[in-house]
Amino acid sequence: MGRSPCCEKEHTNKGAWTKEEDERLIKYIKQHGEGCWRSLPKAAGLLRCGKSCRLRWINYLRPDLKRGNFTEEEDEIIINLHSLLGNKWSLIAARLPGRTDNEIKNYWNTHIKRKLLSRGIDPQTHRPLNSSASTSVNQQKSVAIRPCPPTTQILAMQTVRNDPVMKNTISFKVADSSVEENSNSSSVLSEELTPEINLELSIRPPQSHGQLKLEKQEFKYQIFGQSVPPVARTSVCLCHSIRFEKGRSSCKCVSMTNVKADCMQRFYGSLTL
DNA sequence: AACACCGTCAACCGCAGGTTA
DNA sequence: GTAACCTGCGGTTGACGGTGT
Repeated sequence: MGRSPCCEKEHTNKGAWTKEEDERLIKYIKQHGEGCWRSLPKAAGLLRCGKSCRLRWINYLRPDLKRGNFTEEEDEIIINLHSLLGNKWSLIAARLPGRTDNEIKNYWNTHIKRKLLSRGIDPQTHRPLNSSASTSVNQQKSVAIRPCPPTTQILAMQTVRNDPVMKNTISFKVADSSVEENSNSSSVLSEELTPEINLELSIRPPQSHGQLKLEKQEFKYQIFGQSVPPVARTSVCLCHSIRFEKGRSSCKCVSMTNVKADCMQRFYGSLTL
């Protein structure tokens, strides 16, 4: 039954990391790569639990971390994403290369909250502090997230091939068809939800594979740039894979090439505040 | 100089969902 | 099928440094 305990807590160090511990961890990960946090401390000769090692690496030692103050542009991205996602720091961090969820969370609590309050905006609801109902049309457009309408459908599905960063990413644009019927002009739902940021869901194969190959059995999924575990193509359930559905049974998608609009619908619907 | 207060942020804790024996 | 473990996430804590009195 089960497995052996991950670490003996009574024999592990706690608190601030020493320079020697950092060096050991860096050296080990450079040699063996990330992952297998359970066995890492022992293998690296560290008296820490795997969880502590992972946190230290991800939040502080990783070489691709950006140091220094947040820019004004990053501030605005964080505010916009927070208005959409709430306290989903890992998703927000995925949109800010070199920043960690912990860093953004701290920055939000120490700086941005105050910044929004000074603008007269409630940092939790992103609505004006003095009135919950009398927001202007423009303000509402930028912050209010509505339930996904039942008329939502995939407007376009596109594979990016030229952009070195987004290479081999499949992007979906989702639209509310009722808007088209009523106003005679198609409206992209992501733009309706938040005009300032790109709210596209993307799916792409692992970076190491040069080309998108539909015959490959496993694909990695990304939402806002964050990877989710690879799943077999034959059993793809988009909502399940991106963790919006608990079970595969509720999904109607049968393969990656047959992603159904209702899954996209649920994805957008799940963003409702 | 000494103390109190405040802001910052690294690190810990507990939980949820997924995985494995 | 089930229990126990693993991983990642968000909330919270506490050490530390800066500033005001």
